[in-house]
Amino acid sequence: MLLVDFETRSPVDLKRYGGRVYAMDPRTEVICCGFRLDGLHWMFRNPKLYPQAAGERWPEWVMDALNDEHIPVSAHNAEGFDAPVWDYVAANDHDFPLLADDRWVDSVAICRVNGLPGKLDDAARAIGGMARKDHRGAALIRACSIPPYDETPEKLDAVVEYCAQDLVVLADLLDACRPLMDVELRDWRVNRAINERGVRVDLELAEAAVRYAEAESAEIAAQLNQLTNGRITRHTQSARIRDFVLGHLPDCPAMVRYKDGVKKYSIDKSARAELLDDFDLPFLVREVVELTDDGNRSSVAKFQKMLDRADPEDHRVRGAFVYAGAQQTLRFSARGLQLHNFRRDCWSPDEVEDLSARMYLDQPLDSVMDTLSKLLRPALLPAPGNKLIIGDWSAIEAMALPWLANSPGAEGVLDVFRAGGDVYLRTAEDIRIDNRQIGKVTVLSLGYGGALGAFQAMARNYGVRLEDDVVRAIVTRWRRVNGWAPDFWYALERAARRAIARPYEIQTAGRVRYVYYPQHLGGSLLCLLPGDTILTYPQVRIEEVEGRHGRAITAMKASFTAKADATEWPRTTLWHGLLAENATQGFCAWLLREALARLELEDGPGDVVSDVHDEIVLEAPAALAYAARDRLAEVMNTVPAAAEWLPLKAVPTIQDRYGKEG
DNA sequence: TGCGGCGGCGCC
DNA sequence: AAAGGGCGCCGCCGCA
Repeated sequence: MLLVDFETRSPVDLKRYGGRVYAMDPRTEVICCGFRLDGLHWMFRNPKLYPQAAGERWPEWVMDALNDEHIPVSAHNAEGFDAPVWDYVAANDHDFPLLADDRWVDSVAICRVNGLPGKLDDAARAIGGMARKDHRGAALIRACSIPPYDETPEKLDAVVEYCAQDLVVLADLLDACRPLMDVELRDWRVNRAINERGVRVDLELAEAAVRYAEAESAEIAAQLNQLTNGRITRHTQSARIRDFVLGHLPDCPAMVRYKDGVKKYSIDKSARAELLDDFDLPFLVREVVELTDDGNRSSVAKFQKMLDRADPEDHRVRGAFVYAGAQQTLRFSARGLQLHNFRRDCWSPDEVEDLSARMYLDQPLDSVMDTLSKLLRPALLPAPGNKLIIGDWSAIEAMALPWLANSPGAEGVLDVFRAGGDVYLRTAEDIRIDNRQIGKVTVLSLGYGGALGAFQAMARNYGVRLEDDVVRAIVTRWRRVNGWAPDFWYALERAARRAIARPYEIQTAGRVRYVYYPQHLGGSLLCLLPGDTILTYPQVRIEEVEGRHGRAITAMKASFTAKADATEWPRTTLWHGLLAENATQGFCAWLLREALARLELEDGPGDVVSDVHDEIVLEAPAALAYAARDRLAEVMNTVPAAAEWLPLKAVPTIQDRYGKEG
């Protein structure tokens, strides 16, 4: 692979606007670009900044590599940074040769499928000796890349050195990783195509929402300020609000939280709900808590993000999806505009037209922040003349878990799905509680080894309140009726332990397999799932863990960041519930990738514009909307060969805006 | 002023 | 048979 790394400068805020907007801005310039291949190294330097580089010829090995279509070109965050910089800046300003899109491979994707952190520094720290972070590097880049530019020759030479050093680090990192499998490269490209297409946002609505939110936020701040004599000046000051409430209600039980065995106080959503439920709550406290609650409902930042990230020409936000962003499951994650966590409860398209009309006329709104946050989803919409087609798989994880367990008891659950039954209702019957909502919370919270705590946490989100004793009884009954689930959890953990004890030998639990490679990334446990998915747990060990009986399996926790003075990367315990969950979500993520690949690579009406774990959104011209809907249904209801007998079900619908129905 | 830690939010 | 976990982003706050 030819490794590439750009250093650039621009007045555009890269973090805020993203690499694509950054690269397309005419003020963005290349400082230098490093190339590396098999130990050979060369640095392109912008002659405007490095006069001595004027007229310098490109080495033959670089030109040969660039002209050889069989040699992939890799950069760390190629998709989000180096590829757009190459296309929009370097090709124009410095005659860099045009590179076909399919030449790029992003080394971030390679890190992530290897279970490593995405950031270059972090990945290197995690697998290396945890050398301390070099803050001078970051400071140097800041000095030279953000106006006013430092242009001293010493600094510019230091940038070149820094760039070259990064390529050495990247080369070492890639040597330690396994490369992408063909199917992973395919899926990375599919995701890149979806990112390039983007999803359209209602910019006019977003602008109005930001305007209303700012006014409301200021109003809430003024009231808080007055009520508390200046002790609280914004609804976001959670520490000050917490202390204010504690001042009136010492040791308030609703606010008590335990973290790592340490008692703490919180003023989070559920604490506020419990406080407001108390009829005797002092009036002043009630006022403050209500104002905080109102303010926190907003998702103003997301509307601002839409304004920041959308292309002003076609109003589309691009580059929002991160391939294998979740290292432990290889699910997609999101960046910039967080499309994966928009509030579900939202207005219908008709209500949106009504509300937006009022907002454009500056008319007042009821419960402003709540109203605005319910406008978030519908702020995604198709281009004029198009429709959105939305499909989601119903209860896919509740189905995938028993399918992976592959036992007679688990088949019984799958038969409920096959018969078109409602697994939540069925579960409510099983635990002898006549309430579908409770059945749903049970299925969602207990499938991965969770018990009382997991149930109550989930119950809070669904407005279900039960006494602890009742929940304990539900847990016992559910586990007894669904004995296949505990059996599967413990089989997974036994298989993982066996695998670690016997390197290179594949161990099986249900449809899940584990194998341990002692030489790979400090000893890696691989989880092999149906359909060629490989989950990697690097630096796996069996060791004593605080607060736990016996020795447990532990591994690197890629999604955490090590503290500055840490001597080892943070770790996680691979207990049976986590193994079950990772396998299930990893398997479901594969089903999604297969569907996306079909939709993207096969001919047919409708283009993918968004996906959220169990949901796919297409955009299609109105005249083709029905055909696109049928196509989406066909793709989502056709099970890949490696998942035979899995009763997947989706009923896509046609919408004028993004919404909760799907 | 920039950072890192932490609390908080929301979804699957 | 104890234990929800998977994400990303925002804002505050203390520190350097």
